[in-house]
Amino acid sequence: MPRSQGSPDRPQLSRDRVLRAAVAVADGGGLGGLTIRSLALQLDVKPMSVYYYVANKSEILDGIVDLVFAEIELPTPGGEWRAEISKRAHSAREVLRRHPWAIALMESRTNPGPATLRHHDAIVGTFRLAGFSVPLAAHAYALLDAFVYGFALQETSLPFESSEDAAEVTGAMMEHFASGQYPHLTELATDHVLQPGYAFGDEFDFGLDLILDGLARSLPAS
Amino acid sequence: MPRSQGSPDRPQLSRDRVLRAAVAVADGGGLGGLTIRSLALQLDVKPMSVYYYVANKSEILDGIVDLVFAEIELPTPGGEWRAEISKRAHSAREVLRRHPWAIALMESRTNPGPATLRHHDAIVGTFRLAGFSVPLAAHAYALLDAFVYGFALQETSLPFESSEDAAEVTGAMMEHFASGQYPHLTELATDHVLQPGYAFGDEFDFGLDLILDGLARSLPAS
DNA sequence: AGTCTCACCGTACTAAGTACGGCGAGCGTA
DNA sequence: TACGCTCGCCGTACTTAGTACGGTGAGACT
Repeated sequence: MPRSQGSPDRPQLSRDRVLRAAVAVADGGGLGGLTIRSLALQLDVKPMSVYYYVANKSEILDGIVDLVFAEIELPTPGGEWRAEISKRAHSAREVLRRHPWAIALMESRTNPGPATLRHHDAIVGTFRLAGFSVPLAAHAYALLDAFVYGFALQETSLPFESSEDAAEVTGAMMEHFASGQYPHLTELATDHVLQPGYAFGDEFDFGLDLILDGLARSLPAS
Repeated sequence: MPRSQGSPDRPQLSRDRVLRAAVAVADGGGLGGLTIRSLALQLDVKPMSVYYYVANKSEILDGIVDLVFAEIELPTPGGEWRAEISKRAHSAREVLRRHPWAIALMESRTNPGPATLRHHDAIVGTFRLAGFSVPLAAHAYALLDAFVYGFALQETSLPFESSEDAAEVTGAMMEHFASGQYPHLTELATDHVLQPGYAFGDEFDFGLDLILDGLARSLPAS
């Protein structure tokens, strides 16, 4: 049998277990809640044990970003491009909603892992095989990802999801609105966002469709 | 004369001076370089003096986000909407390039200051006065800001700006490319991004125009 | 039996946020 | 002039977090 340390009924540590635990901690307590000590607690080991599998915290951050990318459904190059791109856009948005802390990380981390590279390759490939020229694929790719990440960014910075949640939160802002200094914002809030049935997430499809329409139009007629 | 403490030739501290110094420190050393101690050093006072003007570090972060928003040129509601929106989009991108750390902050901070609210009000107002319905203004606003923030996010996470810079950086990635695992990414890099004259920033206008075209089309004919 | 290595940990140093209580300078009042 | 108040700034010290450095016991190999 292998060396298999791992005290009573705790599986042996591994880089993978460390990273998965880090994702779990971040999901639960945000990036701020992810410390070496909280991570060790989650893994049921002592803090310094973590350093046997990763060099430092930065490596953990790089690692969990790549884990998140791996969760996003890839488009299939060669398939119907609109459907494929739309599928992965929705998947990306969903994943980023599950791991909101990941958005902020992508900003500072400039150390793409394999899943990240695979991801980008599939997207560019989907555009190219659909007849996009190289420059047009670059345009499309930049635009699409700007939208997806930007939307996710807005979504997590919004302190509410539905009109009911919104009602709660806007209480504090109401004094501002009442001052009459922000008439258009007030109108938007009271006549639209605070109406029953409003969900910010619904704005996603409007934007995505508009972008896909625009891209389709910029393709030379097939 | 006023109490005017402020030791030899150092102007008196103030909340405003604290926040402006914080922006300067963040510009120079990123968010990570902004500590109470580095801030105090910049202000030529001792760390605890800062706490006479702000309650805690979180308040500093909220404050500098609002300072950044204040730098963005506002659109003028009632003007030609395409020109106005385009102007502020370019201004926002430029400001976020000057203060890249601000993007990450907007994610975690949910405490809008006056400049932030004024900003949003002007944008919604510009759409409304141009004939956009309330729901359409909401769509347009969400889409546009997703694009602007998302683009800025990509731009700062890119470790290069021009094709020359790119050549430097991709050295480390070249081994990945050489493996043949990422053919489309390799094509994009070698045939386009690494060509002289390429600048990622140029993708901005393509995306912005596509979005504005789409929005114009969704407006009922005037 | 002796040695090696793996997996994990104890101790301790450093950086950073910040609670708490000074403390001098100048002003108000008498 | 004397007393005391408040303003603006600071010294000390506690806490949390990253992590360098050097163990240390358990099994494997010789």
